Amino acid sequence: MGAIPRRRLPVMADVAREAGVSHQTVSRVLNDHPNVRADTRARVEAAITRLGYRRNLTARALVTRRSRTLGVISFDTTLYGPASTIYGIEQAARTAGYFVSIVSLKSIDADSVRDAIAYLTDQGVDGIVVVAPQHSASQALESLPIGTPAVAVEATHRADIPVVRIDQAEGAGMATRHLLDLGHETVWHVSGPAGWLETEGRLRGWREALEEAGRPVPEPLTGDWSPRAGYEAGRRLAATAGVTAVFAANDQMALGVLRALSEEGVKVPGRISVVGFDDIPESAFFSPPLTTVRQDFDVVGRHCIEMLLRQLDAGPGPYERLVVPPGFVVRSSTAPPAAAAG
Amino acid sequence: MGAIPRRRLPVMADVAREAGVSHQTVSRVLNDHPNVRADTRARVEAAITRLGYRRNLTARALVTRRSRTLGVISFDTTLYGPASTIYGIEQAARTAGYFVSIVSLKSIDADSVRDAIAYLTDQGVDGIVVVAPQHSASQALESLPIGTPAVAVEATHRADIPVVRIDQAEGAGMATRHLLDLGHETVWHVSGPAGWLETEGRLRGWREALEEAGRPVPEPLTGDWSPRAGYEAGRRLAATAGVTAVFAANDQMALGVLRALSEEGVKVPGRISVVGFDDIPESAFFSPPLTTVRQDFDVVGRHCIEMLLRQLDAGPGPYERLVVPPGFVVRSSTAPPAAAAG
DNA sequence: CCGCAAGATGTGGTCGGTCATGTCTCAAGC
DNA sequence: GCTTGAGACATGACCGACCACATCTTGCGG
Repeated sequence: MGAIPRRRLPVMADVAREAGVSHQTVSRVLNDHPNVRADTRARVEAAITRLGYRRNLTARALVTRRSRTLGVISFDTTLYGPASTIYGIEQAARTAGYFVSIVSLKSIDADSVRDAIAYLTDQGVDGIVVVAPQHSASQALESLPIGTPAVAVEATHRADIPVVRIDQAEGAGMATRHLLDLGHETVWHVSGPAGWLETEGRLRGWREALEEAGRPVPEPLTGDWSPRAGYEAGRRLAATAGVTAVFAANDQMALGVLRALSEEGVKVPGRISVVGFDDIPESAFFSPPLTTVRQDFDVVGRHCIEMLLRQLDAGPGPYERLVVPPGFVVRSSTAPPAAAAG
Repeated sequence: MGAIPRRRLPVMADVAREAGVSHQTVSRVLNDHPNVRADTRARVEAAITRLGYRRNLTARALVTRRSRTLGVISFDTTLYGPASTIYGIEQAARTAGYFVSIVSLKSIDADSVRDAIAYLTDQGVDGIVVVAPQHSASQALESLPIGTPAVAVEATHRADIPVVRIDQAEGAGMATRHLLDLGHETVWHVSGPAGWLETEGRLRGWREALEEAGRPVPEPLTGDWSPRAGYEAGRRLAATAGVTAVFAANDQMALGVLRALSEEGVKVPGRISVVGFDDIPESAFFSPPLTTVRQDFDVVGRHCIEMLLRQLDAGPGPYERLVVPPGFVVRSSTAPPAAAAG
């Protein structure tokens, strides 16, 4: 009643009987041990296909204490960045023969991350990738039992957990310098929300680029990554005198800025130049096509798995910190400032 | 050597010893069986927290033959639609106490889907959700062992697998009728790639709406969901005489169309009205903000899990086919045709 | 032709839970 | 007062793999 009626699947003992050997020999064939005679191996393999046998990974996991499953913790997987990172992680993991169990967090508090970690370790994952670039998440990594193989994307307070991150400050620097090089006096910034490491990295890169060039640093406008936030920032920028260049902390907010400027009749890049961050697939088709910083999320995902697997079969290694350089894509949303600008 | 050095975690026997009871009593407390005296229960619980015991889900899965893990197969999880659906699935599953193991397919062929199914069943998932709205994927479901609890998003050829889908034809009909109601003589269509069920549903809804109104049905332009494809279609539409209304099969392609029209100096919605499909977060901030069909991916995800869990604890029920109605969002990319239009 | 090592295979224990069943206690029912 | 039965707990088998070790073959040198 209620149970699934599928008849019992064949187990190793069935294969052994069918092939006229012991279950141990079947196991040896499965794990291709060298010490099995060729004809015995063939007989076992024949029995396996005849019975349609598949080994029970649960039983295997119980005794080997390896589940061949990796846990991934992420925040808002509907955003392009996290989704792409996870995609990269999943592909790399599967190629390496690992399963991926994903937890998407709704809220960013440390409790949620702690719960997610507990949830995944209960399930018996061999290692964990945490993609949650907020301070709170980074702090919550403290609760990860020492010795648990893990990799963090962006950052962590833990000295024993390797990190893969994109050089946010460098990306922001590229964006800012690009605008300064075009001749703009300074660059305004629409930042991400507080508490995000990416927000801080981009703020820092932007600020330092301005300071290095000896330019005034305007008060940044704070957004929340959404196009709406960019839109509101855009309206305020349009109403602010002297603004000729804007660096938005992501492409979605840049889109909102473009929209607001367009509504206000401000020409881009004629009167104001705009740069984004992420290079989402849409940004090449914005009006105008967006100049932006490119992040290679795929590479990040692959490196995560690589570092995690290395920990798994070599034990905890030296603390690694891999920094992936960003790229820069020049399109049509940036130009020298209009000579006649007021 | 190489093994993780974390010392042995406490097991049920340890708890039993600590609490002075048998392991069976510990098990009873864990599964809150009624027949345990209150003070015994308290003693066991105290021992559990004192030792920091967590039950080993692998061992549990081995004997119960339930892993409390659901498998999800999807294609291109970096797209907004699949990503959102998976997000909904993951949330609903976790709420129900299930883990989610995800496989993102690179290519859509039947072999990949077959492999993914084998991969997941090997892992011992309790059920599978297949989000792969292509004919080939739908066909590959044939290879799913009969009796395996499963749910398909969009469609399947199998009569024993329930389906959750969004009413694509209805959405396309809404878009088309909206444009006709505004006074357009007919509506052009930029479709998705061949082989996708969504492409076909949207084509059908568009065509039927036109035929019902007795309007001419122009040759549809075929895209691949990308903004670039929309852009190319947009250029051709701009060069075609008599085009006043375009229905793009998704928002990204609509963005490309808008971009192309803008480059050609064609006013939207002044000379050509444009409607999209999906309602991605960006579309409200396109230039102009896009009128589009809204899909509630969250709802789809939740229903999937609900139906899957029902199968799990009630056995295969009657074949279900849940159709989620689309919504329609009117923004600024549509207007009546210009009276003076040639 | 024997001995011995390496190769091929079998036996039983183990992982950490759950399930079926057994034993014991104690109060209700006749 | 003894049966009856249910509650409270313990015991041992079992899920299906892997692992250590035992045992049986085989091949080859002496």
